Amino acid sequence: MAYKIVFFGTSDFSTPSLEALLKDARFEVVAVVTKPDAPIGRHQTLTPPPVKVIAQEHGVPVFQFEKIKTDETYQILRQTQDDKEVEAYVVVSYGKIIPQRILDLPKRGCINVHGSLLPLHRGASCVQAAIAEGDQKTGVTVMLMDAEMDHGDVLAQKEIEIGPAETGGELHDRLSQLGAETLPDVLAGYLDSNITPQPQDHSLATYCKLLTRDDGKINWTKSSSEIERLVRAYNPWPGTWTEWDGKRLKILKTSSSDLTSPKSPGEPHIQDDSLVVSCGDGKVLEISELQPEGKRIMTAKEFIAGHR
RNA sequence: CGCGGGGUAGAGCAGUUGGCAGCUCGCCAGGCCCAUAACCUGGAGGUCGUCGGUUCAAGUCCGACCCCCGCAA
Repeated sequence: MAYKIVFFGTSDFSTPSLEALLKDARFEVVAVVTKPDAPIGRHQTLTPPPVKVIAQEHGVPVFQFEKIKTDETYQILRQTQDDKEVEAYVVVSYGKIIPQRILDLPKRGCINVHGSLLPLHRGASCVQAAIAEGDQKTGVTVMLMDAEMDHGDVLAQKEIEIGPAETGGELHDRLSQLGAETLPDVLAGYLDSNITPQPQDHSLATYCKLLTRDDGKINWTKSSSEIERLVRAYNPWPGTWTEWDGKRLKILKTSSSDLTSPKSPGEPHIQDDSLVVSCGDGKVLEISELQPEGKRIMTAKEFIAGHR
């Protein structure tokens, strides 16, 4: 008899975990809860979350609640609980705070997959935070959810090394895969009562906030290594940028440079066939990939060819 | 009809009051050199996004449309 599961998730981080559960005979995903279709892109095309697409391909019922905290939402989920006797909720990058009375519905609680080694980097931008902070390693944590964000008892953790040139996007993809590989056995182990939840050491907790594009504006008074990490961490989301000539200049990739620059920090310029900026520590960062406002992404070489 | 930038050689860009289509990089050939992504000489490569209009003459002015991108969400 398969364990009945309701899956909460929305983003691309969620999809590998959902697929792992769907193809695992130990579980039966009886419903998927995801955010409503949202207008996306320049033309505001109404687009379903990727999780919804996968659920529909597998014929799993989908709920898309406008508001999760309403009585109506609660009643619908309680009805599902009464009908199906759901064992556990699995929450992976759902995108909304789930109120306690809903967390209390499933028989064995709610399991969350988080993209960091908790108690480090609690919050919404854990992948970016790990790179930006200069961590050597990160990983995924499978945990029981409680009232506080990313605060519950840990069921399992898996570590991976962060590559020296790895971007947030690359790490995001690796972690979502790692989460999907880890989740099924841990979930089964917990439901079979073979895993004992371990409390986190809350004194070591760090937090990261939800990022917006404005967070990607580079503060050039920081050190060159900090800025290099930020550029990597925030690629592709939310991206990093600076003002140049009154326009926005997105910075996709940087590398350290041996050059010295007479310009003050934050003034990009061409020097020795390189596009460089000096930083707060006096060192120089070479911009190797960029996107001027209104233009496509290009290499520094291409950019320089048209700007000498 | 949310605001804005753009489409010119393979890439990135310039192109003035309409008057021979240019620059940098790359590419090809040759030269120089112990050698080179360096340097020198030469060369190829264009339906100026599409369609229509104005004009003796349109990359340039007018109109419509297509496509790419930044902001916003």
